[in-house]
Amino acid sequence: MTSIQNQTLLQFFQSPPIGAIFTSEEMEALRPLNVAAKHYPPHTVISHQGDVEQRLFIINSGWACSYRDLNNGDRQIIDFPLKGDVVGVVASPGPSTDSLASTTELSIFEMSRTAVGKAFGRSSWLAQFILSAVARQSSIVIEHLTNAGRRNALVRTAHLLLEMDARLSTFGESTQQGFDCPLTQQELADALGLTAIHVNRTLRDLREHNLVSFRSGFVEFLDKPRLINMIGFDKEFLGFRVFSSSP
Amino acid sequence: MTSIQNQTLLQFFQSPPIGAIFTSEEMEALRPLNVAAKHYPPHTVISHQGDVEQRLFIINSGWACSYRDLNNGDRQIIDFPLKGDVVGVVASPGPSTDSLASTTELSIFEMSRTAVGKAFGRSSWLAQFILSAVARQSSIVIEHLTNAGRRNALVRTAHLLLEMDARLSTFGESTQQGFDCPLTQQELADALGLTAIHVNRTLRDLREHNLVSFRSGFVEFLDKPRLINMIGFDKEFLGFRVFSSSP
DNA sequence: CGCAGACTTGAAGATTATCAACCACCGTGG
DNA sequence: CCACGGTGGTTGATAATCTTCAAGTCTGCG
Repeated sequence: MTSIQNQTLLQFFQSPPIGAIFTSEEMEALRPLNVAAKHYPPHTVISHQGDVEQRLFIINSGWACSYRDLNNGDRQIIDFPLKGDVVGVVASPGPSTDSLASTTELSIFEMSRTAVGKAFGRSSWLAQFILSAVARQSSIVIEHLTNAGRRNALVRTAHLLLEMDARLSTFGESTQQGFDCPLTQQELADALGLTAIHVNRTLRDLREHNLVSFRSGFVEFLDKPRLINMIGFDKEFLGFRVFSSSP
Repeated sequence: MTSIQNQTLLQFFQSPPIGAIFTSEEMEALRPLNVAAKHYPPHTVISHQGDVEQRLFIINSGWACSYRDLNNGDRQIIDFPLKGDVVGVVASPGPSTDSLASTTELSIFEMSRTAVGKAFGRSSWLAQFILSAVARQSSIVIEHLTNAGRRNALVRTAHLLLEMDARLSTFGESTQQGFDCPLTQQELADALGLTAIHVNRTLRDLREHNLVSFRSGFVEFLDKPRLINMIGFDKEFLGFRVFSSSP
């Protein structure tokens, strides 16, 4: 997509809208972690549950997918990490409990956990930065849990679409009308805890009520204010993004 | 319960089985965060969603409950934090998105986020320790999401009971037969994304199948190996606890 | 004793899953 | 160029799961 930009982590953190908010001291703290972006084709497994090797990922561009496979063949998609998202922080030594795969063509930065740990020693700002990022991801997962546990199919689906919209808009990847969405109905289903068939019917409902339309890879909001109001969407849980506000 | 022990955070981290695994250097890193335990009666709100003041909590004893209120009156319980669990790390400045309440009589350590941030500067070990703890909590929430999204009522309920058992056993709060559980069926329901009524029927099923029995505040495992095998429980997601293994 | 909160049960209804087709699109190879 | 296969999307009929409503029981405690 964006071809020759952001080949390294430092370049990524210098590019707008991120760059403007970091001091030169903070940029310096990031230097020891600097690494080149790695590219993956669509639908490639990057880190598999059970792996003991510990890596930290930051998405450069594209859509990723973190998920957990169940032993009956089902799977639960935890999140679709997007540009700027931090993934793969794992508790203590031990195998990671979920997998990471690319959904689209994906460009990401990969760091070893030990390198990150060492960098903490040189900059407590960095430690707080990472912690903050992890806490935000956690907040997103909590929202997904709330979705699966206490909202019906219609509200749940609309909620996820609005969430992706809000997250994409940070980097201008969503316009007034909507956004490009590379997900299949099956992937949506695995994220929402529904059947692909039921997702299909639910999307039709949303379309027929003139709220959102998801067809041929594009999510189009037909009446966003009404949709937001109707399902009670509050993007508070996404936080005031580190990337989009002062300290 | 345990009356005069662990009055301060440092005492908590020195007591077994935690104490044995920390070096004196690490204990020193914790010193600036030292604080006295605060006590709350059952069913008291400690931190409310929307609060801007940022605190970090570590459970000393008792059962807590972190949850999210929805605008239709429903609520989703995120987790029941137990002894040693770290709660309340919030992404970036901004109102917290979930609430914390006591379930039983509760004793906890409360630290301001800024104090923790400052302590990061003095010890990168502490930063990694907190990060590790947060990642573990995140892993637990991911398991709850998997539960709500892709498992039926029976498996889901059994899964939660086995999880609480595994977590309690770290501190010897669960025996071979089972553990004391202060939760109501409504609380279980709000955690599992079910109705209290359905939880009731599900518990009866589990009892009648001679798997687990939850009556009058005690969870009794009638055939734990069979239960674990039947629902495919794997406690991997709880990680090799920082408290219970060497680095 | 009587009340309040939690637990229990039955019957009926809503939501979501399953099964079984069928369609539409797209890249491939003959 | 067109037949072919594969993937993803769509629809209908039926079944399972879970919720709702309504009513009762049990228990601890003032």
